[in-house]
Amino acid sequence: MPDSHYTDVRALHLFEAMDAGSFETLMRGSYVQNFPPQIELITEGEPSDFLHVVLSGAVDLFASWNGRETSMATVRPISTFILAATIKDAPYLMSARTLEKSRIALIPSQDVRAVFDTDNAFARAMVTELAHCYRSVVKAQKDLKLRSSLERLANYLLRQQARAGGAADFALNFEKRRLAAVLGMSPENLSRAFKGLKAYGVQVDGTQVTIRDPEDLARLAKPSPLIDDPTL
Amino acid sequence: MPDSHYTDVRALHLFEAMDAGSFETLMRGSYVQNFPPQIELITEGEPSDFLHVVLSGAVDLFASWNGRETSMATVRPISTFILAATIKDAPYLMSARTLEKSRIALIPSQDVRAVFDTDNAFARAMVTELAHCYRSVVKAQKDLKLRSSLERLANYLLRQQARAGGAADFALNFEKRRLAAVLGMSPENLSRAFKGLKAYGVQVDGTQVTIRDPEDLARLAKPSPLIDDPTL
DNA sequence: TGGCGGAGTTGACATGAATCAAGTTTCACA
DNA sequence: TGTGAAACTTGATTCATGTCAACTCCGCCA
Repeated sequence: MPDSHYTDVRALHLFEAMDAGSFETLMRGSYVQNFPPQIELITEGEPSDFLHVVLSGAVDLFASWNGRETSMATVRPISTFILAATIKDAPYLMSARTLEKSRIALIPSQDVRAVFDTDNAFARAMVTELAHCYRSVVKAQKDLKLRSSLERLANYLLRQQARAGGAADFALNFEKRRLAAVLGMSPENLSRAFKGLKAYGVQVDGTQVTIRDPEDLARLAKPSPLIDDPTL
Repeated sequence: MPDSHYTDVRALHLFEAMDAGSFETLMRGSYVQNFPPQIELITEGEPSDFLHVVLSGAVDLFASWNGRETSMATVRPISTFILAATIKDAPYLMSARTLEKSRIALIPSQDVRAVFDTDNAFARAMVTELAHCYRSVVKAQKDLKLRSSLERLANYLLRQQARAGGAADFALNFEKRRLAAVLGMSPENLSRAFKGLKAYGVQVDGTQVTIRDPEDLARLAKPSPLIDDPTL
């Protein structure tokens, strides 16, 4: 990994408090790579050789069984994934693929485990990171199990709007079939869901979305910080 | 907490490597309590005052939104729950209730955070525990999203059989309506699912289950270690 | 011992969402 | 600027599950 990337990675919460020597050890064996969209980065069941860090772009974590497949979570910068598998030295439970063009740091798992054993600050940062991952999955599961597809879309749009700075109109950052997968529904159903949201003042033109009356949409969406607040 | 409980708690992986003084600090403020079935221990949204440890019995983690409720995971001895909320000092994302008569240790969250800051062995143990919790939720989510209710029941029975030592017949440890909630289906549907499993050699008499031909049942259930192995 | 009540079952029906099969629009590229 | 492929939409149908209501079974105890 060229030195220019060191500072980017070092800025991540997971790495910022750790000892300089430990950090150097991790970086020596690691590298950063750019991936195009739709590349499968890891496959469930395989041993966890690398800790992955999404520096930019987005990664979809998904799982398969008996010929079926489902999206589990979306990882956005800047965070790690498969940290749990790495630290337990256990096989991946999920597969991962890039949703967009993404820049990803790969750090050998054995180095991570070695540094974890010696660097206390790193061990502590890892707790915070794992707790965050855990809570993200829980929130995603609540979104999925408690809401209908229409409600999931409504809340997704409100979250996107907030992320985009609160403007009445903003762009979807996925193509629609991808968004459907992320929201756990078929593309056909997403189409119908968008149509259903017209009644709540949502206009869609390609990837451009306009929310006429956020209050109205929120009455349907009923957003809850315990599901929708990414900082919690 | 009477001294007699100290050894039980100390035996847990999370607490076994930590400094004796730190352990003493945690135990001083904590207590063990027996709860009858169906008691709500914590409610989502509340601040995380205590780290809970299930010593015996079983606890259901569930979540609600907009009048709906869903079971998220079942916690069995010996493990903790809401560790992530405790360490982040963030509100609970899930509620918890006892499924059976349960013995639960309650450790003040602020003590846990204080000891976490000073005891390196404890911080490391916490990483393992959190990684385990994370992977448990992921497995539960896979079970739920990828399998039909019939398949979930079939796999549940095979897991129970393994837990009971592999004998052809064993007892369900829940009453059926409770089992239905755990498996994420209505009691009516569970009834139908059991009937559907007759064709695969499953006999049910009250809470007593007999699996005539595990091979046959496994052909339907298609158990996968990446979902069903509790040690992974 | 009769009858009350709760768990469990069963059948009829409603609903949400996936699937299938056409269409239609969009857009890159010749 | 035309054309083909891919993305998207739409309608019809199917499937899994939940819901509602009736009914059985069984134990308990007045």
